[in-house]
Amino acid sequence: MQIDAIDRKILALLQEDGRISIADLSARVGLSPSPCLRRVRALEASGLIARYVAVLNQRAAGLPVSVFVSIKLERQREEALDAFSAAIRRWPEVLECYLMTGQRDYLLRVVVADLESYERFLKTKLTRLEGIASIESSFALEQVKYSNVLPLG
Amino acid sequence: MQIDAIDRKILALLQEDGRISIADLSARVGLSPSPCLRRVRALEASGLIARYVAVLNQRAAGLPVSVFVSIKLERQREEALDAFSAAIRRWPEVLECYLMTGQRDYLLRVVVADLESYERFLKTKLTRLEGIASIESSFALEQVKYSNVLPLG
DNA sequence: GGTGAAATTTTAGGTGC
DNA sequence: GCACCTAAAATTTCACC
Repeated sequence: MQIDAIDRKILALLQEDGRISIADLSARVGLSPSPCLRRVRALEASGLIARYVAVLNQRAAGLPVSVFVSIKLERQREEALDAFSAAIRRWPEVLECYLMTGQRDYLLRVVVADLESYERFLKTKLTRLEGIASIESSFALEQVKYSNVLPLG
Repeated sequence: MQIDAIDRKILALLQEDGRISIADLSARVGLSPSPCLRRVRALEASGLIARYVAVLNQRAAGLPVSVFVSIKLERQREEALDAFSAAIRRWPEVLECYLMTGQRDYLLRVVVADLESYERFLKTKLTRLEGIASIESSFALEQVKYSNVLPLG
C-alpha cells in the first residue's frame, strides 16, 4: 500500500488516541472529514492498522511484574516447534514472544502478579513443555517506557 | 479501586476491541448501556484504563525488525540515570524499556526498518550517552505473539 | 441498575473543482 | 483526490425513576 505524508500523520495520531473522532482527526491533518474517513478505512483494510485496543495500567491491574524469559529449544521436529508456539499463544500470561536470531531461541515477556504466580506459571505450564533445553528468567523492576507508537518516517 | 467480575469482563472486552460500542459492550456483559458506560468512565478515571490506541502492523509499516538491547550502566550519580531515562523516553525507536533486577541493567526493545537503521541508532544516539558500561544486542526474527491483554482473574 | 429522550458523531451520497 | 453540503443512522450521554 502507498502511504503519503497525510497517512503518516493519521497513523501517528491514531496510535496516540485510538478514539479520536473523525472530525478532530481530519482537522489535525488538514482534511475534511469525508476523505479523512476514507483514508482511515483504507488503512484498516490494508492491515496497516491491525486493531484498536484499550491499554491497561499493569500496576493498577495488580500485575506489576514483567518477567523476560529466554528459552532454548532442543533440536527437534517441526511439529514440536509448532506445539511450542501454539502453547505460547494460548497462555494469557505471555504477552510477547519473539523468535530470536541464532538458533532455537525464544524471548518471552510474561506478566504476573508476583513471584509466586511466576513460579506457578513455570511449574504448571512452561517446564511441562517438551523439547526445552534451558530456561533463563530476568525480572523487570520498573517499566521505564511502554509505547505502541512506531517510528514512522 | 474495587473491581468486580463485570468490570473484569468489561476490561477484557475493551482490551480486545477498544472501539466496541457501549451498546454492544453492555449486551455482552449483561448490563444496560447506562450503568455500563458509568463503569467504563470510572475505570478510565481510576487510571486502570490508561489509554485507547490503534495498534499498527509492524511489518506492514516497514519496520519489521525488533532489537532487544541489554544495557549496563556504570556506577554514577542519580542525575545521569535520569538523563538516561529521559533520552530513552524521547527516542521514538525505543518502544519498550525496563529497569531489570540486579544492578544498573536496562532492557530495551528497539524497532527499526533494517540493520542499517539500527546501526545508525546505535552510532548517533545510544553510544553517545554517557555512563554506559556495555551494550548487547539481540535480534528478533519473528514476532510469535504480541498482545496487550493482561491476564486478569 | 434501568428507561427514554436529547445531543453528538459517524457515515454515505451527491456536486463541483 | 478533495472540499463542501445534506441527511440518515448509530452512538453517546444525561436527567430521572
